[in-house]
This record gives sequence, structure tokens and C-alpha cells, in this order.
Amino acid sequence: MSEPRKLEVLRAIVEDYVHSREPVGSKALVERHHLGVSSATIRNDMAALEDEGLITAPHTSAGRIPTDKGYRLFVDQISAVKPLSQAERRAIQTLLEGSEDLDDVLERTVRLLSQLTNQVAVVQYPHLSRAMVRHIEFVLLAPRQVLAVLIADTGKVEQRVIDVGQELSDEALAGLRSRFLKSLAGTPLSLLPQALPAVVASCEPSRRHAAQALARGLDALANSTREERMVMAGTANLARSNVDFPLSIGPVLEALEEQVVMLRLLSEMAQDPRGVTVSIGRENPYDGLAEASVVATGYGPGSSAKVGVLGPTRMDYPTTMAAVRAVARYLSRILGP
Amino acid sequence: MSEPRKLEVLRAIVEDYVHSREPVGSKALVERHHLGVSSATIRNDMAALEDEGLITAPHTSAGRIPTDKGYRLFVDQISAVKPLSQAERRAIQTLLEGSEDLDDVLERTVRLLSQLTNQVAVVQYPHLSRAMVRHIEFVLLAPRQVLAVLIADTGKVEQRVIDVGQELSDEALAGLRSRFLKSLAGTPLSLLPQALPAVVASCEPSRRHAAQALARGLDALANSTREERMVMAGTANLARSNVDFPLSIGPVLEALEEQVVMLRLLSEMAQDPRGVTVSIGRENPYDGLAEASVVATGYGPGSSAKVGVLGPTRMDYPTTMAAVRAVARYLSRILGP
DNA sequence: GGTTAGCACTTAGACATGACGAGTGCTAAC
DNA sequence: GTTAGCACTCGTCATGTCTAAGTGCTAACC
Repeated sequence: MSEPRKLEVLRAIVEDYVHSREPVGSKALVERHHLGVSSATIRNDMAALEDEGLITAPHTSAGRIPTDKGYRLFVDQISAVKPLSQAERRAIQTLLEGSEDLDDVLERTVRLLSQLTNQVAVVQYPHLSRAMVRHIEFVLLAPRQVLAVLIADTGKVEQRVIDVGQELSDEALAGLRSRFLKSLAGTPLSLLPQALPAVVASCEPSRRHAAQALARGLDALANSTREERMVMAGTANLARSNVDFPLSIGPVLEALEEQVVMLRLLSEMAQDPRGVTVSIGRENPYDGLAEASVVATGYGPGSSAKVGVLGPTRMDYPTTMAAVRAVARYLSRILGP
Repeated sequence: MSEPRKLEVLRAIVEDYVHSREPVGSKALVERHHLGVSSATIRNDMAALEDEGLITAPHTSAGRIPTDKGYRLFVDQISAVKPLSQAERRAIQTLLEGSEDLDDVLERTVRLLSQLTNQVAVVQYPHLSRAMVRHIEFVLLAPRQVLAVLIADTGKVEQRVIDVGQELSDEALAGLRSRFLKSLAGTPLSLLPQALPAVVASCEPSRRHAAQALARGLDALANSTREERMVMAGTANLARSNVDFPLSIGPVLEALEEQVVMLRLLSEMAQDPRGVTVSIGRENPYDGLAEASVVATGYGPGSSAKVGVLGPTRMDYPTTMAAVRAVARYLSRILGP
């Protein structure tokens, strides 16, 4: 029993099953792929694959379907990269280049990716770490309430209402604003936590309290909110393939709606700097996604933010991986310097 | 055959069907509701109701289920307002009061509403019309690119990148900014289109071109983007009741994802200033929602923005309507002056 | 040793059959 | 206008049978 042929059989099973959604038997296999051996031989190979836990039979006399482990092996060792068609590349390029706003870019990206893959696409807001403070604005909403706006040189704008704990005049606030702005303009957002105390210390003691509150607010602005958000598209694709989620797509929709779940999942996926990462079925930490796979990769500076696709474990991995990788590349290029 | 009893029968059918999801027969009806007449009489009434197109029988020997028209009559004439429980009222109040940001308020609102009704909740961003310009900021991203930020007194922040068509120095831009700001601060956003030309005219001729571009940008900021967006929650509830969408929930998800469809639907729903509006099944202009109903109402200034709930036609209208109305009221109060 | 052919065995799924029950419509009596 | 009674219609469920697909195993083959 040759080891290479066994892998070839696994590959054929995965491909056929992904294509037909039906358990694939030994006979159909030798017909569709010219393996050069008889169905009986394939049966032996299949029995071996089943012993290794790579495939399984839904019932005694049905064909085999891949297990999570089988998909894993397929993805890791067997599948070949499937380059995108010229048309697809062009579609990516033209669609993404027409956008201006960051929101706009991300929105177009998910739509594109979900159409390309016929799955659910998600993209995380890019991390701010390398961005620098371009501008800071404080607006007095009420005597004690200040709207703080932080504008980064990447064109990203963050806002938050802050209760400063003491009454401030417009003039006082303007003074604070110029002090903050002078000290912090050009500071990388990642260094804000270190830089803020000095600014607070330089303020007049009578306004120290308000300055403290504002500093805390800015700190939070830099680190939280947006990068903890994501955009999503293509949930309707889940319903189309509802055969693939026997238990109903409810839990999957719940996971998608609980953005926290998705974000943790994306950030926990092993960092493979060279390519896309795949999380298959029960490998997912969240139970609702036991029948789903996530294909994701990083983009942007340091590949820190993630873009990816979610679909049934029975998914066309090579194509999906290619699409995710290509989209991430274009995305990096557009958002890049 | 008494007319009032016929309506009573329709009411009973709707209520039982909503509760049990099963066609309801004449016998079960007299048992569950003490109507004081025999099942045969009910049968006569039912036959009459069927003739009028208010109920229908899925097959010869099954009970009856309401038609869209039947639901319509039920909603318009029969259903009694079902006040929320004390606990629910408190839940609304505490949950919504803890929020600061507008985004935050809307997000909490949809979550709350979807939990309250076990349906999909949507809320449209409030219209800006009455908001006033609080602050304007221009940031030079590149020699010709300006990031314009418009801050309204409602705490809303809008941003956009504008190509000004000519090179600007930081100083020049600061000059434009202060000119815009001085003229426009306090202007209602709805009056921006009229106010902007005067500002442009007051600028130095050499910067007229840039000022024009900036004005166009601000105009767009005030009128577009956000109020054309909506927030949504509870899509997972669709899957739970997938029995109610025989054709699969795919088309419904598509409609929800195409925000344009939902926004048009919401805005086209007849403006009943005194209460919530209901659009039932095939009354919806969009085919994918032929088995769905939308319960919505306006909120905020002029009740111009909409908040609502989407679910199967087989839905508990009285409760849903009460929840939507209550949430809209709290929302108006919080966002109010 | 690996490969093949053949055959007995298992099982899901499709189909027919019949009993049952829920529900209707109609008619005649009240 | 209401009621009781009865014949009739269907959907559902349980049962049984048959077929096609596919396996596992054994014995022969190279």
C-alpha cells in the first residue's frame, strides 16, 4: 500500500465531497480520477485512512467524508495554491481602488470577499499602533462634558464623550487642547500611554483633574474601540449552504453577531506570517462553530489586523485561501504608506 | 351569524396559531376559548372568514391559519395593546441610560429590542436636521488632501477625505478653517446648503477653489452617510424560527444585508404619527420578505428616523408593537434635547 | 508484499399499504 | 341562528418490501 497514493485518495475524496456534498465511494473515485488501480485497492486505502481518523463513514454502507483532521492534512500538505483568475484580480483592483474613506475600503473589501468566496467575510479594523497623532480636538458639550476627538494621520477619527469632573470654560478647554496638541502631535498612538502623564503634569494644578480625565479618555481612544470592531458581509451565503449546517445556522449567526467571539477567534489564530491560517471545525474554540471553518490572514502594518472568511468545513479551501490572500495583499497596499 | 363573534373567532385563531404554530381547528378553538357556542357554529363562522379571505386551510382536513389579510385585520381592529411588564420597562430604562455615545445608544437599543421581541431589530441613524454645527476641523493629510471633520452638538462626528484640487499650506488651511468655523458655528445642519456659498464667497480668491471643494464636502457630510445607515441585531433569532420561513431564511438575510432595501422599506411605511406601523407579508415591497412582517415606528425629532423589528408573519403583534413603541419612546427621550 | 475479483452483508432511501385521527361540509332538526 | 350527527377528505405515522450503493473479507493472482 503506497503512502503517496493514500494521500492522493484523500485529496480526491476531499475534492469530490466539496464538489458534490455527498459521501464518496470507492467506485465513483476510480471513475472520476484515473488512479490506475481498481476500486478494491481504493477500499483498502480508505480503510487505512479511516483507521488514521482522516475520513469517516456516516453509516455502514455509505461513502466516506473527510473528518476535521482530514481537512487539516489536506490543507497543510496536499492542497495546491490555486491562483485567482485574471478577471478576479482585476475585479479586486478596480473595486478597491475607487474608495476613499477607511470605512469605505473595509466595506468594499468584505463585500468583495464574500462574493468571491460565496461565504461570510469579515475584516477587522486595522490596529492603530503605527499611526501617529495628527490632531486632537476637545469640544465642550456641557460644563462638565467634553467630546474628545482624536485624529490619526491614517485618516482615522476616534471620538468619545468624557466627563471631566469639574466645570470648564471654553477658554480653559482651549488651553488644555493646545497644550495636549503641542505635546502630542506626531506621537505614535502606541506611545500615548507613556507620553500622557507628562502632559498632565505640565498643566496648571487647578485643571489637573480635568486634564487627568482627558488623558484617560485619549488613552482609551487610542487603544480601544475601533480596532475591536469588525465589518461583515455575506451572511445570506450561510443560508444558501444550510445543508452544510445540519444543526441549523443559528449558532453560527450568534457567533458572528457576538463580535467579541469572532475577534478573539481571529486574533488567536496562529500567526503564520507567510500565508493564510485555517481553523477547521472543532479546532475552533467556540462551540457554535464546530461545523465551520475560518480562513484568515493578517494585513496592514505588521499584519496585525485580520481579514478572513467563514464557511462550512466542507469548503473549497484552495480557492478560498487564494482569495483571502489576494484581498489581504491589495488591502495592505491600499492602506499602506 | 353574529359579526362580533366572527371577529372574536379570528382573534382566537390568530392567537392560537401564533402560540402553537399549528393550524387551529374548530374543536380546539371552543375548548381553549370559552366562546359559549358549539364547534359546528364555529365551523360556519370559519367558512365565512375563509370566504372573506381572512383565513385559509393548508389542506382539506387541517385547521385554519390566518392570511396576510387576516393578520392585517387583527392588527388594525382586534388586537389590544399589551403593556410591557414592569420588569421590561425597568430593563429598558437601565440599559439605555448607561450609554454615552450615539453609536452606543443605538447599539444597545437594537440588542435590547431584539431580546425583548426575539426577532431581528433594526434602528436607523437619526436624521441630523435639527442638529447644529458645533465644530469644524480640517486636517491636511497630503498637499491636496484634506480630512474634514464635522462635529454636531448632538455629539455626532462625521468625517470625509476631500481632494481640494490645489495645494494648500497648513497655514492656509487653518485660515479657511477659522473662516468656516466662525460663519457656521451654531448653524443647523439643515441650513448648511444655504449658508455655505456665502462662506466660500468670503474667502480670498486664490483659495476660492479649495473652499468650494471643502464646502461641497461639508454639504455631503451633513446630508448623507450616517442617516442612511442602520444598526441591526438578532439575526440569529431568524434561524431559531426557521420553521416559519419554509423557503429558508436566505432571502430575508439578503434583504437585511442590503441595507438600502431595509431603509427604503422603513421610510416608505405609512407615517402613523400616533403609533407603530405594521407591514405584513406580501404587503412588503420586497419579494424576499413575503413571509415576513415589519413593525416599526419613528423616533427622535419629527419621528423622522425609524426603529423597528422584523420577524415572521406569524408573530406576536401586540407584544412586538408594545415593545417597539416603548423602546422608541425611551430612545426619543434620551436623544431629545 | 501489494493488488485484484468476487461475494455476502449492511443500510439508507424510495415506495406502497393501511390504520388512525383531526377536521371539514352538509343536512336535518331544534 | 344554532346544534348534532355523519360521511368524507387528507395528512401522518407505522409497517413492510425492494433496490442501489457501498463496504469488508477472503481467496486468488502477480
